[in-house]
Amino acid sequence: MIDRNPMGQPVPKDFYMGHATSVARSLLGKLLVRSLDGCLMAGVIMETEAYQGEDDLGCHARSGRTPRTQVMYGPCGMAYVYFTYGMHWLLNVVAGRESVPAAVLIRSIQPVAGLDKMMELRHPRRLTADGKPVGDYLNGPAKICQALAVDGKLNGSPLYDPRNGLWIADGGMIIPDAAVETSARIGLFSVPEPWKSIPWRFQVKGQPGG
DNA sequence: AGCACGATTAACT
DNA sequence: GTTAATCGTGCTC
Repeated sequence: MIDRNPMGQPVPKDFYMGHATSVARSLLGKLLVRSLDGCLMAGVIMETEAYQGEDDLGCHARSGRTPRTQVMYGPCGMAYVYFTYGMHWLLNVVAGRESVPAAVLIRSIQPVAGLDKMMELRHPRRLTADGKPVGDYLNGPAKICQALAVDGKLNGSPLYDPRNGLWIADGGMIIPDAAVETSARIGLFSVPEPWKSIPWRFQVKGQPGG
C-alpha cells in the first residue's frame, strides 16, 4: 500500500533559490515539521523575515564570511540555526544561490500536530486555566525552537530532506496576497536605515499575538 | 584578553 | 513600559 504522508510532500530544494524576500513570502502557509522520539510535530508558518546579502546591514553576514555565517554562503534549503542572547536558538532557511548569503527567519507557527509534545518540550508556561497554550505560545523564533527541540546540532541540515527529523512540507494553508502583511523586521535596534525599516517581515494577517 | 551587543523571552511595575 | 537572564560572536587593543 502507498504510505501517504499526511503532512504533504517536502518542499523541494529549488523552492529556496530566489531572493530571500520571495522565499519568505512563499513560506507563509507551509508546514514546519519535526519528527522526534517517535512523535510528529507540525505547525503552519505564519510569520517570516528575510535577510539578504552582505549589503543588508541587518543580516549576520554583513561582516562577511565567518564560522557562524558560513552556512548562509552555502547551498539553499539548509537550516541556519544560531544561538543568541545567551539562551535562545533561532531557525532560518538558507535562500538564494551559493556564495551570496541569504536566509529566512521563521518567526511564528500555528500548531497543527504534536501540540502535546511541543508543550512538554517548551515546559508549561503561559497556559490558560484548562492547560491549553494561549495565542502567543509559538509566536516567536526562540519559542518555536524550544517547542520543536531545534538547536545548533541541526545547523546546516537540509530542510527538504525529512531524514534529518526537521523539514518543511506542503499541505498547510494557501495564503493569498491580500492576507499578507509586511512590516519592518523585529529587534534590529542598532541597524542603520534603510535596513532597519525595510519591510522584509511577512506575516499572515489576524494572527493571535501578531 | 577584553568588550559590547545581540534576528529574545518572561516576569515584573 | 521596563528589565534581568546569560554567553557566543566578532571587533578592538
